[in-house]
Parts: sequence; structure tokens; C-alpha cells
Amino acid sequence: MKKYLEILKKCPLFFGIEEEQLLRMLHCLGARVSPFDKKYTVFAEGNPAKYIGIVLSGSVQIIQVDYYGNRSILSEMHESQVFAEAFACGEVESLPVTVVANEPSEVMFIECGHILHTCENNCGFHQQLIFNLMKDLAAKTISFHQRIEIVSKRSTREKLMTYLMFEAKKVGKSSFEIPFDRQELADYLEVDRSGLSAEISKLRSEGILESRKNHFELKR
Amino acid sequence: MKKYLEILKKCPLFFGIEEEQLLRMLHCLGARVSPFDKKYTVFAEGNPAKYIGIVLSGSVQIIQVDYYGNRSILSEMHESQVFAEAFACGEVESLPVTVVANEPSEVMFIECGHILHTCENNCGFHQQLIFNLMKDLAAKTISFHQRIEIVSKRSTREKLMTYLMFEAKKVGKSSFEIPFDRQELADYLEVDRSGLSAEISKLRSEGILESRKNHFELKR
DNA sequence: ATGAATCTGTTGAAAATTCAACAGAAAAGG
DNA sequence: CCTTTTCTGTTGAATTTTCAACAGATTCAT
Repeated sequence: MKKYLEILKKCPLFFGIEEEQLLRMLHCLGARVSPFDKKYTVFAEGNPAKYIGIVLSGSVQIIQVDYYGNRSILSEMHESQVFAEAFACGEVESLPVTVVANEPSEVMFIECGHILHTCENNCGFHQQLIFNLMKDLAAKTISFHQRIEIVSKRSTREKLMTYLMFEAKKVGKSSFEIPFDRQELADYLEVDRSGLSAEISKLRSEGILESRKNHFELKR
Repeated sequence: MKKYLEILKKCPLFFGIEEEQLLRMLHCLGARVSPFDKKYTVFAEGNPAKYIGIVLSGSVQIIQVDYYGNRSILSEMHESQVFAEAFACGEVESLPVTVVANEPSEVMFIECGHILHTCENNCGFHQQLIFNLMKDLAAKTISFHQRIEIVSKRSTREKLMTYLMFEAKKVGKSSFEIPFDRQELADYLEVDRSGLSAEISKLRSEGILESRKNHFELKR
């Protein structure tokens, strides 16, 4: 576990917990780590939602596929980010999403029950852990909220601009990279890929933005 | 406060807490109650998000208005339900939503900081309260997730059917009432009202559902 | 470096959504 | 009980999105 310490220290779930305590705690929580090749399934839809996942390296995508086969990307999680915690905490009987590795990745699993119910050793850090988990859930709710704000927009242009403006605000610059290729961006915005490309061209020709591949710059 | 006990006992935030302890706790938390007439603002967008709200009577809507004036209903909260907790817990500097009374209503406010940080009296119930709050956040995240699943659908028909199927599943019957009128449903699904009406008629003529006002019944 | 595979932008036709306007039904208010 | 207001369903035109197909770029693998 030691080699993951630097990443875990950045994980919001372990905020305010010292290194040595963290190691003991991981043992106590029964944390385990698995590697995944690109496109491999980390959690499959329908699985029981018992485990919280933490990305140790690489990245994973949370996706949903409806009965028409339309794929929708709910979010993408990177190093030190936590996923599936809402389903695990909410004790849902089966996951409504699929999680797949976006590149070769390592993921840590922690059984949520072990976090929620203080252990016999009475580590004393469960309180902090629970508190952190709550903060994390609040943040996640807010980010879902943002996602709803984006896909709620009626037109491709509005969805795209809303998304880009959030991204720009996030990094505090009008020039930034997005973590999606065109098809993924279209999936994320819930629009047609070709229509999205066309809209980007149009915005470019109107001087509203510049872009090359996944780099964007918002003008004025 | 006493007259609200029956409702508060049903509030998930106070699960597992006894009546008398609840009363003491409310005092300790500095809870206060305000009445609101229909359409009056409970929280305004841009306000600091310090308070958690609990609906004691009536109902409130969480809405968002974009710069084109399009109104979008994020959710509707009824008696004993908690709202704005994610923003309060997440300590966001300004609310991204507006909350308005949907009918004459009473709302209880609790400063979130008072929940998160144990008080000098050391009530001993803060732990339970924090735990409940976490469960609530998890549930909310899941319901947002459901909302995303609905508005992510590309067509009016799919959005409507996905929504109706969730509602049917929720009450465990194929016959149920929805809490929206047509315009509100259209806002919730993010579609055009007249197009929604047309789609409902079409589904009715295809024998897929029956409806009268806000009562729906899914056939086969 | 070369060929294969994937990604991106374009296009035009088909389909769906939005918009505006209206009339009948239902609800609210006096 | 009557009037006024709000709500709902319909329609057709305008707009937008989706779909399918393709060709030039780019990336990947050997």
C-alpha cells in the first residue's frame, strides 16, 4: 500500500489523516487494489453496490447504456478521485451504471459498510473519515447539479457553451484542454457528434472560440 | 416547535432520534421556522448557502432560471423533506438555485455549521445527525442521477416514458398521480409543452397509456 | 515507415422539436 | 352563479437535430 500513499494523501476521503494512521486505517478497512486494462469493466451495471472505488492511477468513466444502446458518459474520474460512493452509501441493491477503465488504471476498493460502522479497534478516525465522506458526497451532488444544468439546455450550442464556460471557470483561464474527444464530448452533452462538430466550426467562424483537437479558447 | 414533532419524526434527518431529545436538539441547533405564501421565495439564487431547509407543511420547488429566462424545475420537496443540504454541506459561496413555495408552506431552517460541528453541550446526537445527513446526501445524489437519466434521453417520448416508468416503479403500481401540471412536467423533462401534450395524445392513441389531468396509467 | 484503424468535419435529406396562435375545458375568485 | 384566469390539446410553419455517408487527418501497431 505504501507506494500509493502520495496519491491517497490527495484523496479528499482521507483529508486530515496522517500517513501512518492512513496505512493502519487502510488495513482496518480491508482496502484492496486491482489493475485494469483500458476498456475493462471496474463495476458492471446490476452489481450490488457495496464498494467505494478510488482511482490510484489512470482514469475511469462512469457510463450508462440505455435499451437503445445509446451510451451516456456521466463522469470521468482521475487519480485520487472517489467514485460509486453514493450508491455504496445509499445501499442500493444494484448499480445503475457501469464503470470502465479509460486507460490502464489501478483502483482501490473499500467496502462502504466498513467506513460507516466503526470497527472493533475503534480507530478514532472513522469520525474524520465519515465527515470527509459527507463532504465528498456534497461535492458530488453539486457536480451532478452542474451536469443537469448542462444537459438541461435545449440546443447543442447552449450545451456546449455552458460546458465550456464551466471548464474555463474551473481552471480560471479562457484557454484550456477538455478531457474528451469529439464523440465523448457529444455523449457527455447528449447531442449528435456531427452536429457538435458543425456547431464548433460555426462558433469558430463567428469568432466566439478557437479550438484545435481538445484544446479550446473562449474569446471575449 | 412541539406542533411540528410529528412531521419532524418523519424527516430522514432525525431518524433514530427520540422526541424529547429532538426538541432539545432543535434548540441546540438554533432551528427556526418561517411561513411562506404561494410563489414566495424561500432561498434566492446567489444567497450564501448556510442553511438547510426542511419542509414542515406545503411544498417548495427547487428551480433554476438561465439567462434566456428558461425556467427549469430541479425538484419538488414535500412535508418532512430536506433541501439545500448539499449546498450547505458543500459550503458553496452562493446558491446556484432558487427555492420558491409551491403553495402556502412552513419551512424550518437549520444552520449547517451547527450540524457539522458538535456543540459545547456535546449533545451526543450529532453523530447520529451527521450519519443521517450523509444517508440523505447519498439518496439525493442517486435521485439527481435519476434526473440525469431522464433529461439525457434524446426525444420527448423517451423522456416522458422514462419519467413515468420511474414514477410507476416508485409507487409500485402502473396507475399513479404525478405532482406536476403540463407546463411543470415539460419544464422537468426539458421539452416543449405543446410537444409534450401532443406526445401524450399520441401515446394514448397507441394504447401505451391512459391519462386524465395528472393521473397516468401505463398499459402493458 | 507503412498500412490499418480511428477520429473529425462536411454535407444534404429525413425526422423531431420548438414556436406562436387559438379555442375549448377546467379552476379560481368574487 | 357568472366572469376571469389558467390550463390543455391542436395545428402548421420555422428551426434544429439526427442520421448516413464520405474523405481527409491523425493515431496506432507492426
